[in-house]
Amino acid sequence: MPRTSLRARKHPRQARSRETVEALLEAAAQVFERHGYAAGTTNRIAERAGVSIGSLYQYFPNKDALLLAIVERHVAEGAERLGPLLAALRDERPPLRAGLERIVAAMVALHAERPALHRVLFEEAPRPPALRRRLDALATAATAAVADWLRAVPEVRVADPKLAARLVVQVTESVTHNLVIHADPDRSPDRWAAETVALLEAYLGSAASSG
Amino acid sequence: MPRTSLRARKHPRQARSRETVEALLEAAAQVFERHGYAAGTTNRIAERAGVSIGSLYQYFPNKDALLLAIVERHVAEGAERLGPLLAALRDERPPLRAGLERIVAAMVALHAERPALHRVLFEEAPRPPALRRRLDALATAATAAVADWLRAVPEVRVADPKLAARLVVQVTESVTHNLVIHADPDRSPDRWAAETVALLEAYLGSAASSG
DNA sequence: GCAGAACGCGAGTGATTGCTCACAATACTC
DNA sequence: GAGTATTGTGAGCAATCACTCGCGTTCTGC
Repeated sequence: MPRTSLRARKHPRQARSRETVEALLEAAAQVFERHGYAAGTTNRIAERAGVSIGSLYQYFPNKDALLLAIVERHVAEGAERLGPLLAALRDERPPLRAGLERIVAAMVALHAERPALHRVLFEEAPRPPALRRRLDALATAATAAVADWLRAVPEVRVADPKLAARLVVQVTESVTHNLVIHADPDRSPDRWAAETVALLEAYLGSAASSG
Repeated sequence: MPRTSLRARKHPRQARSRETVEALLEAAAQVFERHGYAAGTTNRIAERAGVSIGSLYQYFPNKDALLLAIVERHVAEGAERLGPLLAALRDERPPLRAGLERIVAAMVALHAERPALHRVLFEEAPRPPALRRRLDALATAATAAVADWLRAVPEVRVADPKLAARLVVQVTESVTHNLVIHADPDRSPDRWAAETVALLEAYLGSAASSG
């Protein structure tokens, strides 16, 4: 651990350096994707970006900063993708099955983007507290939106919408996560998605929830 | 990556060396638990075990072998714990809710054992192919047992018991995993377990499964 | 066209890591 | 208690990694 903290080092002003930073971010994503976090060395990243190692350290104070930048971008993209869905749940109040289908589809799309990178980012790499807060906020927002929607849909009969919403988010997240990362050779992703919708629909439509 | 492969180096014959190996395994578990895989250095492990670094390398050819030994032991313990459950499902054919409660309880117990170690082993550390096969075999056995049970329980009305079994295993696994590792401050583990049972019960008891 | 800022370079540094090896201590065999 | 196999030791090696620094190149404003 040669360095303790710090966020950004130098701000790219010219177009040239903005391209360098861009190349570094993409290279870092690719290298982490291919080699994992620990084996994704800064020298390798610089090399892959076609940039000197010195230039890397002009814009990122250390390896973790590079990781953080990638995750932040990844999460921002996720939030951007999820935004319309959450808005639709709030404004359109779609019926149960239709809403679930959209949630699951959005989650699958989210995970299918760059599965290997996603795995490294969310399973293997260290997560600084700042990042943790960022992710928690996103998850909380999603859960709240789903809970509101559940409360407004008449078919839903669970006793505790907030808990149910957490379960919905959690289950879709982990099922699609595993679906994408350890693909099932026997059954198509669509089949899995459909069954997940069926599972959630059965649960939410039942009154079995222990109060 | 200073070494390529190899499994075991020397077999402990005297009681003395068996104790050394034991100490090394426990020390490795503790160190990986506390520092993660990458920062869990072999020197630190040897030190914690109260053993020279040379002795470590007499019984384990490299760092990964040490990891593998730990995981294998962890998985074996898991299989041992899961065995009675699977046998009970096969022989007693408990009714839906009772069976689900036992499955979820077993899974929670399995994860609660050493959560930090579990996380490092299953999320962070590299997984050699041999290990992957071992885990797949365990999951397959569990899924098959659950599927057989589902077929025999009259309340279950899903169209595809094997797919349903996979979902059951998958959902209980991931929910309990997250439950133990990222604990929910608002709700008790029991509450989560109960709700998971409710979710699975609603799903399995419904005919909503898309054929 | 020039001064200064921004940018880019990459050999090199210090620290750390996985791991070896020459040797010493202990346990069994007779 | 001699002889041998087993076990234990730890200084140190070779490799690697994150990161620095001195210097050359390109851009911008005037």
